[in-house]
Amino acid sequence: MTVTIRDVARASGVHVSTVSRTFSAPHMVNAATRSRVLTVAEELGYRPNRAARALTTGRTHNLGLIVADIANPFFPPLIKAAHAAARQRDYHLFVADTDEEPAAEEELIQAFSKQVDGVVLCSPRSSNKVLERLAERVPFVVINRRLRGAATVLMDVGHGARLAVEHLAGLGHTRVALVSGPAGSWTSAEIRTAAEQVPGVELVAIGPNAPTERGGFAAAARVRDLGATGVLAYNDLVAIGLIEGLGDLGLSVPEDVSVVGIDDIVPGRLNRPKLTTVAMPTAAAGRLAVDLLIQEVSATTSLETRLVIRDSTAARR
Amino acid sequence: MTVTIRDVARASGVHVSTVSRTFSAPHMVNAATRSRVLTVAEELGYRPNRAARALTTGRTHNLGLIVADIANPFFPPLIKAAHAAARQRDYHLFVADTDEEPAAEEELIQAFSKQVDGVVLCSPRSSNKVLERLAERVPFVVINRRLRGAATVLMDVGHGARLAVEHLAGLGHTRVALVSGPAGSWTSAEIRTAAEQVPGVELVAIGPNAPTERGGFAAAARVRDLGATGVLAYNDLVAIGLIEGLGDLGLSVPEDVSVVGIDDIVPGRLNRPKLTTVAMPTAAAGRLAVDLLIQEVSATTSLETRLVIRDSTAARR
DNA sequence: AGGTTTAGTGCAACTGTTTGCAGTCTTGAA
DNA sequence: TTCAAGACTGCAAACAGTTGCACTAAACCT
Repeated sequence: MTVTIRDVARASGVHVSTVSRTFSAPHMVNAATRSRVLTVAEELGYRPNRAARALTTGRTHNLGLIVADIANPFFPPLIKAAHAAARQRDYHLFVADTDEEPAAEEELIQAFSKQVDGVVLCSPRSSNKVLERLAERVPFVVINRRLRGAATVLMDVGHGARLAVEHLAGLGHTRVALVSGPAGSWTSAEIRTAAEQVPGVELVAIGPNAPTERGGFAAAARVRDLGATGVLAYNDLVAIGLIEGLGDLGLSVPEDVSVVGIDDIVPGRLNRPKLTTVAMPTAAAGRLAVDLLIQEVSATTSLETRLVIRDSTAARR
Repeated sequence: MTVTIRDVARASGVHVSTVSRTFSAPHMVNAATRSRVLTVAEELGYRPNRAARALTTGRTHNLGLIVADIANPFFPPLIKAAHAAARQRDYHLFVADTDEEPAAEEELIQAFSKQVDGVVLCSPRSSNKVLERLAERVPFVVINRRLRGAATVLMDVGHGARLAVEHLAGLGHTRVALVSGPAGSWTSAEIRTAAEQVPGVELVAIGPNAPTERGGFAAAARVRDLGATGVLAYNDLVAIGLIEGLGDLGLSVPEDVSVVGIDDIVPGRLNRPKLTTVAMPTAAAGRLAVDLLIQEVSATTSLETRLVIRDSTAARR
């Protein structure tokens, strides 16, 4: 049925170990034999069985990637980049979705453990304790969370938030609202402390809010009541919802109020007005995470963010 | 290091085969032994090694999913649903991205072949010949393409297109433009033939166009020149681009022209105006595809589409 | 010429699990 | 009491590769 290393060995008159070596350690076999084996293998349509190989070597050449929600526009670019990086080094990528449930993380990592050489975890919700225990079973790298002992890649939201507020200040907005995210969010705190450091603007925080379009929509009234002319939103979805909410209240963006989002997801680029936003280097993060994993380096990296100025911000009238 | 079936056997005083059976054929082992083995396994943190299991059984409990572009908003909901369906039956999912290159499809399927029990292929671009050859190596199911011999799940775009044009007709639009997709696209042809069957509307096709926002943007001038007051776009991205293009020409949607998209991607739901569109059952397709794969049934299914009426269509003035 | 290195290959054990076959021990029936 | 039938369990051979070790032959030194 399926053609194995033994078939190739028989057909090319050498021992299986030689065939094995022509694939996994070509320099150890004579050039002539090697090419003979190779052509025979080609003819027979032989491909080494990775599972069998994994059994002896202990390396599967597979990686796992766990995110909270595949369908959240924030993740696909990250997944895509991770996949590309993996492919480039001949790794395959399992992708899994926790559906925002912390328990699923543990379950998935456990399930992956024997089947992958490592897993990249995006913004995990599990406790440090759980994660540290899990780290003993599988190597992993975490994205967007500080975790002692594990390789980490962070995106410097703080810096981006600062740039955003400075941008608003530069446009003459002295009273800016911070439409923050869910209570206890690490990112939300990060944004706030950075934003507060910009001189010359009076920052008022609104929240906690759901990190969704609805959350932003609901915050519109408060923004108006506060009389803010500039807004930094927790993320692009919130910003989009907010813009809609403001519209319903008769305020238009950017004429009456300037709003900047965070993330730079596709819908923000397509929306009208096109969203000014802090671009998160999601692709770079995905790529880097798998590179770290494959090379087994345990570093903690902080990726730069940048401000993308589009149509949702303008000078104060 | 890693705890194997032998460790569990030793620790619970039975032979490995008994341990094996308590996991893969529990009814064959005495209840008392079973529970003893189970608790020992639990204590030791044993999890069966799937790769090793695959070696003897020939079933990996892994599935592959190949799409053209993970970051295209059309796919994530499909991937998410496929993943959920797979998890539910204790399968893991490899996700791969061809980056729109047909050659990558073949390469990926080959690479997957020994490692999965089947693969689901979304709108493959490879030739029938290639696909038929590949089908001998791995079972697969195709989404959005007719392929003799392979299990297939289709989404009935034709019906959706028809509903869309009828909707426009009902709003009084008698001259509707069809902003079509790339040359040779199966979907594009499908849409056209269905749309043409609606009585009472004069249909003019514009195209071929790139299936992107830019493609739609570029088509705006022709739509205006043709004097169409209703438009059916190849997909939501095209629709969004078109709306923007029309705006630049001084035409607003839906006041001056009504436009309906196809797909129902997230950005369309968030955009202003919110897009009226033909919803493609991508989640259902993903779920169904993996179910078919796991149950090894070779059927061809056609999923219903429906029209979602939002704010980008209105009665003709 | 004799000894030593080196390149290339074969041998066989090993990876962790499944499974057909055979053996043991009960249990129930005749 | 004897036998057959079950119910469990053990044995050992797969599955498809990898790899340390041993071996042969040729090439290199002195």
